[in-house]
Amino acid sequence: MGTVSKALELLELFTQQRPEIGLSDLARLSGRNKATVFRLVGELQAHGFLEQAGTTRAYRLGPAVLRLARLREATVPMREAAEAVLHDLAAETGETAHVSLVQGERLATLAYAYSPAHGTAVRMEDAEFIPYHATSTGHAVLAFGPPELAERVLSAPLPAITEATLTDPDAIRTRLAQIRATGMAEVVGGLESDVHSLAVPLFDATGGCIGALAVATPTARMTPALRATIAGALFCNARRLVAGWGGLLPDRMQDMWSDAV
Amino acid sequence: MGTVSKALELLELFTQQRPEIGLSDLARLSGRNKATVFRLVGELQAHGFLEQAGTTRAYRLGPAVLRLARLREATVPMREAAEAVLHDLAAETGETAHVSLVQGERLATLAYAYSPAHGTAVRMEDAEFIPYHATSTGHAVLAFGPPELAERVLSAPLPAITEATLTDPDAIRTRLAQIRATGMAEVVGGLESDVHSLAVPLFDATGGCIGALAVATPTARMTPALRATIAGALFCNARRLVAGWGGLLPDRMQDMWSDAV
DNA sequence: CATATTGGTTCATTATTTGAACCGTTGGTT
DNA sequence: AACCAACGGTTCAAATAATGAACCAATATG
Repeated sequence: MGTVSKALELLELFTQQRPEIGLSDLARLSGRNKATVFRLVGELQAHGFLEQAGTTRAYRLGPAVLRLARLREATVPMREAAEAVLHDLAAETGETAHVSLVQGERLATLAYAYSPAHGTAVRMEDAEFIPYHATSTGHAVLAFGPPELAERVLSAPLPAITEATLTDPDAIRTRLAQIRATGMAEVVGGLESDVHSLAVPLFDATGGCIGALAVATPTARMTPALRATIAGALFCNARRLVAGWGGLLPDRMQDMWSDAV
Repeated sequence: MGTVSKALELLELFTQQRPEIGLSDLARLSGRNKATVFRLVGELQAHGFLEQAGTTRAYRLGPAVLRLARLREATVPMREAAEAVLHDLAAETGETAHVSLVQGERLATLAYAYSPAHGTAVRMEDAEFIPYHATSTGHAVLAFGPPELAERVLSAPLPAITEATLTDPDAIRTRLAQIRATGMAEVVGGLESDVHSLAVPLFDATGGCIGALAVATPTARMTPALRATIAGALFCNARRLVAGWGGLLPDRMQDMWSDAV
């Protein structure tokens, strides 16, 4: 593995629950030598990607990421477009909607929207990575992304996050085949036991799958009628979003998504 | 120089004017071997920091930076706080206000705000780096930041961006001494020939200078009265911003900023 | 149609990264 | 107050990864 990847992996250790990490923890979490980590964080810090939090000596993300994000969004306003679509999707379905994108080998949430329709809603964790095998989003991406990705993911250990999590690679492969046929993924309680989620794949300008659009519902609220509403809204809004991004919807999706109920 | 720095430097080559860069250009711009750059961008791409733009093979910033930026802003909402203060500062002065932060050896704009008071205003380039020697922001940081930083910057070549740019290190050193005495930096036409800018330093929780708050005015509009208004507004809002960030205003600043006109 | 440039690849040479051991400090416990 | 463990940070020989000139094939360009 290249040195750059090791440094970038350090950045991925920071989460909302763990926004500041000391040197030793950083070494433990990354499984690397303290001296190595020290040198890496030194370089990251020198470029503003990390900084030493105010008074303590722990590290946290630095302002450089803000600059890059603004630049990215100024030139490729994917997030902005996604937010508009998500707002509508949440309104149409009365449930929580979100978009997640493939980032290297991982899957990260780009944006989400809540609906004011109910007192309860599925809550999203901001800026977290999502496991491929336990979510409808992940299944949609595995089904329509490059087969190598699916194979790599399914050949790695698949932890059981809830009792309902699918952990058998072959069971998931069967599911993926179904998803390829229907154009939509569905997972009930795979990541959170009381969440029912539906997802459809999203595509870039080359027709490659780059992420998924999803709606998450409390299981208790799911009915056949709501499911049909969500499916229709997903198909419609995925079309909009892909078009808004300048993406190319593969022909097969055109067909599958046309007979929306 | 470490490999990580080389990779991070590649990210710094992307600007609003040049949002997509091909492999060969990337090699030329960074002054590195094409094979080296190829490997570096490969790693950056694998983690979502770069992506190959839609249909061409050129590279652009990837979605990973969005995730990190959200995380940073969720845990350290410096930008949000800065925007609130900038809004007021622009309103009070009728001019363009901005905050820039030190990022490693460079200085980058965090946020800015325009005033609707006039038909003309100094326009800010989004997410650009700022030269230390040609701006009031830069002078403020050099004056109150670590002396080593000032020495490193002043010992490097200082390009004349306009005719008014100070390029003599000793002339700038003299200026810095004045700024340390008055608590405010002033540069007329150093970066853009018709821009007059005033800046005050900003401090973190350890009392270290981490950036500057500035107001930029078209030279034609500057008067002694406006200058006094801006100075007062800068002192007041810098206090607010430093406090909002949980920073520690050094005693000497307390004194200098108290006799605001 | 010839030519130049592009993104990408190879591999022996070279320079950087690595990790165990080691500081001096800090913070908590007895 | 004495102790101890854990902290951030540093050192240096050994191990490993980075490097760059040359080389493809595939597009552009004149």
